[in-house]
Order: sequence, then structure tokens, then C-alpha cells
Amino acid sequence: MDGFQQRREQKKHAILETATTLFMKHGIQKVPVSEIAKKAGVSQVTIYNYFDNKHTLVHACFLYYVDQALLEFERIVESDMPFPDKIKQIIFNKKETSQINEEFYHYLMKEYTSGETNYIEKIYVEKAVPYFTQLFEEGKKLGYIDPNLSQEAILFYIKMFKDTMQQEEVYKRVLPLTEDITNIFFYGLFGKREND
Amino acid sequence: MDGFQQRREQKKHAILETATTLFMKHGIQKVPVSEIAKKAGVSQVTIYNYFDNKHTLVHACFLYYVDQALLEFERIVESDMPFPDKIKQIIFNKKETSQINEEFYHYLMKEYTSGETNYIEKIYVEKAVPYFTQLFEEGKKLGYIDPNLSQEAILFYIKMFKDTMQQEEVYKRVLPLTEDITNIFFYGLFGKREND
Amino acid sequence: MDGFQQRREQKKHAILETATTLFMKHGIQKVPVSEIAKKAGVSQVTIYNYFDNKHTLVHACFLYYVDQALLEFERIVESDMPFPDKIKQIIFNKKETSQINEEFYHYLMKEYTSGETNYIEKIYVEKAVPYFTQLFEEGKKLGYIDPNLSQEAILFYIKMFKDTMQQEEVYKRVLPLTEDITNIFFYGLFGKREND
Amino acid sequence: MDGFQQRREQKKHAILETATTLFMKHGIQKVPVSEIAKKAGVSQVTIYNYFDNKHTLVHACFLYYVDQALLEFERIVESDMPFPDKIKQIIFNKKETSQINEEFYHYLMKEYTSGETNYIEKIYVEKAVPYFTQLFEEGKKLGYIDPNLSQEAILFYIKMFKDTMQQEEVYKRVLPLTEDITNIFFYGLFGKREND
DNA sequence: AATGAATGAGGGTTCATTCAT
DNA sequence: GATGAATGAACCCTCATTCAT
Repeated sequence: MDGFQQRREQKKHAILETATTLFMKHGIQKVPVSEIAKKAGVSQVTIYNYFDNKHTLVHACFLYYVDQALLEFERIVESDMPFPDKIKQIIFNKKETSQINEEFYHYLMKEYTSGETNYIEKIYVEKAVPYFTQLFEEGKKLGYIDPNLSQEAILFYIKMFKDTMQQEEVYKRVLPLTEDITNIFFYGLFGKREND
Repeated sequence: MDGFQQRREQKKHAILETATTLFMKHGIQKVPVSEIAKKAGVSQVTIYNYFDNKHTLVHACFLYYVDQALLEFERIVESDMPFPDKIKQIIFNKKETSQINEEFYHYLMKEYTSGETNYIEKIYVEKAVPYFTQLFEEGKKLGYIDPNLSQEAILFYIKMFKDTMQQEEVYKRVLPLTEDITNIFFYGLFGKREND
Repeated sequence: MDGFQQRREQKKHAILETATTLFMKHGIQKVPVSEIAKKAGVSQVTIYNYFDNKHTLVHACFLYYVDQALLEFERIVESDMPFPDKIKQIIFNKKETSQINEEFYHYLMKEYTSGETNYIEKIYVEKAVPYFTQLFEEGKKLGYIDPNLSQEAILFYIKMFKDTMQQEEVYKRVLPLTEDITNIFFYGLFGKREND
Repeated sequence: MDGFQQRREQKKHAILETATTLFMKHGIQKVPVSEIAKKAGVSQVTIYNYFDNKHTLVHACFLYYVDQALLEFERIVESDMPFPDKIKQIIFNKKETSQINEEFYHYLMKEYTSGETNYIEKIYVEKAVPYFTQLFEEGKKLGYIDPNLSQEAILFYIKMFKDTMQQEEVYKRVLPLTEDITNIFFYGLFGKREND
């Protein structure tokens, strides 16, 4: 990559970074392109030179975010910490991946899971699911996960926890309950019984 | 209430119904007041005669929705079906209460749980929590719920399931997994073991 | 006038009173008919039953105000106080007639002196000018007014003072200068010279 | 200033010019931003690019007008025409400075003299008063102005004349009386006496 | 390639006025 | 005759996007 290309990539990166942060903080509709431009220190038109329109930009931000999240995810799954800790980190580590949140997250969910394209699905299948599979296998082998459970169900379950924790307010309120919730996570409402 | 009042209430109801539906379907920012007016068969200004501004309208829609949901909730909790069925219904009965969803839901969450007022919290504490408490007591007495779990944790857990199911796409995908998920719900990832 | 008529007149009067007050306080454009209705304790439509439209209402308010002002004016001119005091009162008695002011006053001026109708002119010629004439004659006879001055010029001069004083802010600022200004009024910038 | 800046200033100037004229002619509330845009040959949004909102635009128009008026004022005061002619020009030269009038003028007066900021006062004290002072000194030295009169009173007096003349209709009606009014201005109602 | 300037389309809101009871 | 309800028209303002340099 030559110098031109490099600077181009840097600028693109800056825009992406700024936009993603803003979208995550305030939601998509509430962030005008003009504000992204101002905060990123470029002209609006420059943004349009890199991304066809706002929608495309949002799309790119999403991919950018997913990439970061997957990296973090990979780090956790492939680390050598005990299985339960991996799970805890995945569920509770909101702050580590970079705080995605609410409006942005759900806009994406809406935008990308409904209708034709379904990018989230695609990304997940292609990239995240392998890690999850690996994680679940480990869990089953170690006896933490019921081997009768379908992978889809487990995936849903863990994703539900993870997504729920993404919400700032929920996260704050639930933090003191970490112990209980981890228990519920593994043993459900029924709880862990003596004779296990 | 005289005829005037009655018709007034009817119209207000119609607007509320229309607005709530639209907000739930497309999100708040994407639904112009003008569209609500058209769909409700009234003039835009009429809406402003009933609700001071869009924000107020959204607020009213929220209360309207909550009322409906609570009614349904009460019906389930106080019915005489078996405990597990109650739970299933609460979690999976998305379609029965009226399909709340995504942007609207999260706008409200954002709007009402952050900052000073926190209406959702207030409503929940005042109205929903009593029902939940009653439900949990029943579950504990019948041995379905670990009595060591804090009420807050249980509340979080069940609400998480319920909220997750509110999302159209998730719901559709997860429906075939009902059995597995109900199992997870009660027994967690660890699953139900023989000797229980 | 029968009871019906009387009540009708009372209601009309109430509307007029309210409207005039509001117009004088906030200006015409800033006072919606709805507010007049609310403050007067009647329905908007009632106002429209009495006055064809807002313009007509403003017109009526003007006449209503002028009547009051003329009454006050007559009282002063025909009283037996010394001539200079009469002048002072006419110029400075803002508070006595009821505080007309700024936007309302100038809206009227604009609305009624420009174009076809010119109501102010008509009213003045018909009603106020006779009093002024009488006043000027007295002033000339007593040596306070230069007999060579045309009536129009005097009229302009005194009206200018009077109108200027109608402006709240001016009035307040100028009050401490009453003595000087009265002097200027009679003797101009040149001032009163010894040998007069 | 480069070409960009220059064109920007030109456009801003054009908008200001158009807006000021329209405001002065019809009043502020009666002139929609859209009309200014159309008359100035720009898009409505362009106006918002230059001025944050309508209020800001009005403010700018005011300053623009004041600047022009002061320039003209300076020209008169520092010219070498006889003192009485200076006065006449100041009072009667409505058409020369650019015709400010009524609603605009009084809106400003209302807007800017009431409450905290009081821009008119500030501008006058800072910029106009020095010229007035110089003018009054000259008048006193030449015997045209009574040296016992306070500067405030003189200021009020001359400003009153000037403001009154700003009103289109008044101006037209009074023009034939110029001689008389100039006399009144200097010698008041009492008039000039022989032995002066 | 990058920018300042410009804009069409649309959204929330207000208000004078009319309709229907 | 009086009112509550309803509305068309208009206004201020925002934003994604394009133009021109």
C-alpha cells in the first residue's frame, strides 16, 4: 500500500471510529452526518467520498464494530482461563469490547436482521459461530453444558445474556447480582441441587 | 361521562391505538405525526389537540401499552394453569399482548429509564412486581424455583427472556426451539440431571 | 335594551376588554384568539360570533381604546387646572388612560393609517381634533403658544410627545427629566431667555 | 480575505440587505424566512447556514442598520454645513439613511431595550452618543441650545423627533410643515419672540 | 482528493377559522 | 346562541445529499 492509499485508509478509519462512537452513544437517527464530519475533522463531502450515503456508512460502522468484537471474542475463547470465567467475561465484559449500546445496536438488529440481506446472520454464521461452537464443545466436554441441548438453543441463550448486558442501565443494575445470575445461567431457575 | 366525553375518549383511543402500533412497528423517529394522523383518519392538528406534542404522545402510547400488557399478565398469573405453562406463556406470548417491539421498546427504555423520571421502573415496581412476586412464590413453593435465588435475580432473568422474545426476528427463529429453551430456562446450561 | 341584549353587550364588553388588554401587553400577532377566549372565559367560536375575524376584533379593540382615551382627554381639557398642567398631564399621563403600548399601538398606526381606510385619521378629525383645537386656542390666548404656528404643526408636536411617552421604556427613563422636558416642550432647544 | 470569504461576505450582505428591507417594510413576524430567501435569490437553508435562526437574523439586521445609520450620522455631524441644517438633516433625512420603520423599529426597541441585554442602549452609548455630544456642544457654543439643558433631555428630544420621522405616514403628512416644525424644534410652542 | 456552499424534502408545531352539535 | 372538536395553511427549522471550486 503506497502513501496515498495509507493516508486514505487512515482517514477512512478516523471517520469510521468517530461515526461508530457517535452512533453507539446517541443512536443513528440522532447523529447528523454534519456532526460526524465536524468531530472527525473532515468535511461532510469527504465522508460522502468514502461512503455512498449514510446507510452505507452505518453499514461500515457495523462491520467495523463486529470486527473489533470478534477479536475480543477470539481472545477470550482461546485464552486458557477456566471455562466459567470465559462465560462470565463474554457475558459481562461490556466495557472491554467498547461500549456498544442500545439504539445503535437495535437499529442494526432491525436494519440487518429483517428483510432480505440479514447481514448479522451472515456475519455470525461465518465468523462468530465457529468460536461459539468451539466454546460449547469445551463446555460440554467439561460437563458444564448439557450435551442434549441443541447448538441453536445454546447460542440463543448465551447471546440473549450478552445482548441484555449491552444495555447500560440493565448492566448497572445487575452488576451486584453477578453471583446469582451466573448461577442461574448455569443451573436455571431450578438451581443447583445437592446430589449433583 | 356524557356523549361528548365519550366520543372524545374514543377518538383519543383511536389515535393512541394507531400511534402505538406504528411506533412499535417502525420506531418513533421514523413515524411522522402526519402519518399517524392519516392512518387514524384525523387531522394532524387534532392529534395536537389531544397531546401537547409528539413526546407526550409517545409517553401516552407507552402507558397505553403497559396497561394492556399488565392486564394480560394478570390474567396469566392468576389463571389455574400449571406453573410451567404460566412461565411459557409469559415468555412466549408475544402475539397475545400485541406485538411490542424493538425501536419503540428501546426508545422507551432509553427515554424512561435514564435520568430523573424513570417511568418504567416506577410502573414496574408499582404494578408488575407484585404479580411477579406472587408468581415466584408459587414457583418456589412448587419446587420449580431455587429458594436461594434473590428476587431481583429472578426478575432480571425472566424479564430478559420476555424482552428478548419481543423482538420479532428472534421470536421467529427461536420458536422451533421452544422445548430446549424452556429446559434451559429452568435448568440452565447445566441441564436437568437424572438424579433430580 | 332587553335582558338578552344586555347580556350580549356584557359578553362583548368582556371580550373587548380582555382582547384590548392582551393586545396592548403583548402585541397583536403574539396573542392567539384562543388565548383571548380562555382569558375571557368564553369559547373561541363565541368571539367569532361577535366579531367576524381577528382583524375585526382588533378594529373593535382600537375603537374601544380610543373611546376610553377620548373620555380621559375630554376630562383634562375641560378641567380648570392651569394650562401647563393640562399639557403635562396629556403628555405624561400614560398610566391614567390605561397603558396602551408599543406593538399594539404601532400595529394600529400601521394598519389604520396606511392605505384606504385610515381610521385613525378619521377618528382624530371627528373626535379628538375639536378638543385639541379648543386646547390650542386656550394656549394661544394665554400666551403659551405662538399664534403664528399652524394647528397641524402644533398637533403633530404634541402628538409626537404623547406617543413617545406611550413607550414603557422611554417613559421610565425620561421620568426624572420631566422638568427639563417640559421646558423644552414650551421653549424648544433654544430655551427660555431672560428678557421674555 | 480570499475569494471564498469574499463571496461569502457578499452573500451574507445580500441576505442582510434583503431581510432588513423586508423587515422594515412589513414587520418581523409578517416576513417568513422563506420570503427573504426567495427575494434574496437563495435557498431558505442558505439563510440558516449564515444565521442560526430567525432571531439571530433579526439581530444581525439591526446591527447592519445601525451601522449604516451611524455612518450617515457621522457624515452629517462632521460636515461643515450650518448647525440648523445639520439638525434638519438628522431629523428629516429619513430617505437618506434607508427607510427604517415602524414594526421593525419597535420590535427591536421592545426586543432589545427590555430585559437584560439592551443592545440598543449599549450601541447608542458606545457609538452614537459621542456624536450627539459633539453636536450638542457645537449647538450650545453657537447659542442654538440652552446650556442649562441636561444632555439626557436634549438627547431624548432630538431622538424623539428623529424616531417620529421614521414613520412613513407621519413623514409624508408632516413634510409640508417643515418650516413650522423646525421652528417648534428650536423655540418650542412658545415660539421665537421679537426681543431675542 | 477535499472543501465550502447550497438545496429539496420533510418534520414538528401553531393559529385563524369552520363544522357539528 | 354557545361550545367542543376539527382542520388547512403556514412557519421555523433540520438533514441527507449535491454542486462548484
